Amino acid sequence: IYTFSTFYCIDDFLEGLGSAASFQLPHGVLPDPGLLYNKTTYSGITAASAQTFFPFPPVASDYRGSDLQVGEFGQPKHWYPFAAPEYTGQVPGVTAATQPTNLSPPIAETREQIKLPEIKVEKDVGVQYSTEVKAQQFQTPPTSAAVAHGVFYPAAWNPSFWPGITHITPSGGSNQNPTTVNASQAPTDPQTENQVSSTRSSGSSSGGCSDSEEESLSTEELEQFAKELKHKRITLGFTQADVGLALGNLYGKMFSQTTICRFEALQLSFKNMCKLKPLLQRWLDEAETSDNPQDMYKIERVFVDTRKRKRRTSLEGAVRSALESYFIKCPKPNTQEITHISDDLGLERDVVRVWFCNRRQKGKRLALPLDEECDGQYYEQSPSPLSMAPSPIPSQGYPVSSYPGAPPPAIYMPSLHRPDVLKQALHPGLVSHLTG
DNA sequence: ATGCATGAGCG
DNA sequence: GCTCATGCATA
Repeated sequence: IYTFSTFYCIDDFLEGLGSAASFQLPHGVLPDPGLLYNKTTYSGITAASAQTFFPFPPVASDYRGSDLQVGEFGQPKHWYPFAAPEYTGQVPGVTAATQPTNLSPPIAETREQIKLPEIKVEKDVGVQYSTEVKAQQFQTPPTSAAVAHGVFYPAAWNPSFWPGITHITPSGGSNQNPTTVNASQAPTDPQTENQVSSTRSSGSSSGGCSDSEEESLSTEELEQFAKELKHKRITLGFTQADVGLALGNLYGKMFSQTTICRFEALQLSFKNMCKLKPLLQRWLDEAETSDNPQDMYKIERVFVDTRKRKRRTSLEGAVRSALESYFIKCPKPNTQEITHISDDLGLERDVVRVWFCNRRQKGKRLALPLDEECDGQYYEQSPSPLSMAPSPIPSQGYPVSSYPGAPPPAIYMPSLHRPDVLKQALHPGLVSHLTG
């Protein structure tokens, strides 16, 4: 099922090339939980069409150009220094150095309506990128004290994506008042502390969040901002990848399309959201006020990391279902249990282990659509699947509201966590009937 | 948009 | 070996 690639590229745009076969069967017995979650939806643009690629010459390792305080974003990450001129591999979809069409995102005429940016080319460029190096100047971010401007949000936004968020006004259609975005008016609940700890240095300015206005963000604020960001980004004609790269240019730490995507979709942990918000806020301010927003995209960089990376394992549907079943019964299998599962499913132990890690992580940040009979709380370490006693574990989740009538903390686990089911957690038979 | 993977930090 | 932040690779 899996193979190992020789190298991997670090950039988003060096993608889609592997073309090594990976098979994905339809989902089996149990639906992928992801399908159950509410997803943010907006119409009109497809993920693929929104991808953009730029000719980015390599960037120097001291990419951070200003003394701008961005919390821990200051330190160069070890994977950046690789300015490998050679990347191995396939570069089909990679964008050419000469991005033919609209390298500079079009500024939309109006902000009232999302104007689909001219679709940027992604795959039709057969050109190889060139490692042309351009002396790039970093723009020092103006200490913009911007405030959110009135915006209009797509109606399809679905707030219930967030655990514990129950108070949010269904953003659909109604006009929330975006003008108050930055004011943390709603003291909201004493957010499940420690989650925000690192980000908010109560009052002081030198926190991880730097100067910005973030200190204690409410979930509404984050949600609101995420919407605003997405809307404006699209309106301005930028892709998620653009934003991620721009952050690197402007503030020294770049992010992937994935991260921006997750931010917009509120799929990051609360703490993580709080951490990224100031940066994105600045970018947004910058993008909106700049006369030449494109300037933020004279980006550079094409690194290639020469380290090897295990090729992504593609689990087939039946196997996934089986794992899901195991997970339901025992979200946190111990070593022995992992071994058992891996044997049973014929997977590498590490694959299984990582799968569970990811599954748990996913579960923590995503929520079930609603209080889907969430009798079970969160899982906790179980010495044995039999002793698994569900109990809430605050962690990556969002602050749980405590107002009266608030639904239980969101969980994602399907309803099957009854102890009696656990007994067969490690029964090979279980899978056999799943896998046929 | 999301599944699997990596790596820092931690206990 | 876990959590958490993050991202490559791919659906």
